[in-house]
Amino acid sequence: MNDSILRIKDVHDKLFSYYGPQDWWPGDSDFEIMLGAILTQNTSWENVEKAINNLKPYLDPHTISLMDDVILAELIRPSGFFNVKTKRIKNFLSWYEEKDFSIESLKSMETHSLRQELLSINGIGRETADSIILYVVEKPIFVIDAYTKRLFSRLGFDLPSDYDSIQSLFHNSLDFDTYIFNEYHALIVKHCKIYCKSKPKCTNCLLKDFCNFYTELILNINSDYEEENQS
DNA sequence: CGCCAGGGCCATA
DNA sequence: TATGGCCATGGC
Repeated sequence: MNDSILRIKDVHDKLFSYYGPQDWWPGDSDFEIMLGAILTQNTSWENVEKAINNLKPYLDPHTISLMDDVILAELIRPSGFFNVKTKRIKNFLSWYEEKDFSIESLKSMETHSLRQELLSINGIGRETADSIILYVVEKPIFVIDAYTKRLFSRLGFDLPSDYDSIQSLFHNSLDFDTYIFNEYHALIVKHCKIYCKSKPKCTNCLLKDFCNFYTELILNINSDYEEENQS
């Protein structure tokens, strides 16, 4: 697709005018957002919310970092993968403690080195690191998730296989702006939860008229129809 | 019942 | 570099 640079922005504009501003990430505090970013790894947000609710009385970094692993695992059980996530949260917190549990110290870092440090933590991958950088540290970086890959693949983009290359596509197609990146990612999540699900609901999708997936779907339905009428 | 969810690590080739 | 197994709950 040779005009993908323009179309990434077009998709944003259509989603934004359709859904309006999302004012996201679902979380009541910076620390809650950090935990949510880890807890939501390959997990539905509904299950993450149950875990967050269990954590509500303990939602500060110092308390959680001192909490026994078995206790923490039990509290976050509803989010799934609770043993690995317990380790990941603890790994993250031992790094965060070196930063004095201070958001400001994260904000004072240069984005690239902050990202490198986050990625060096066992259990923090690209999406989790970028979610923290965008939604907590509030630096411009585009979050690529399963929704993003699915939506744009279906639309007809021939996406690169690796995360950073996909991210570059978005960085090169949009104003390099925290608010835009924040809203756009939230809009993609919103749209994919309603329409571009694993089993898509294309009928009322605002993007169907220029969606490759929908176009092929219709072609297949028509060819099936013709096959049925041949006999 | 089976499928899926806002990943990431590790072993293997 | 890239593919597969693994981690696990809860909603539909």
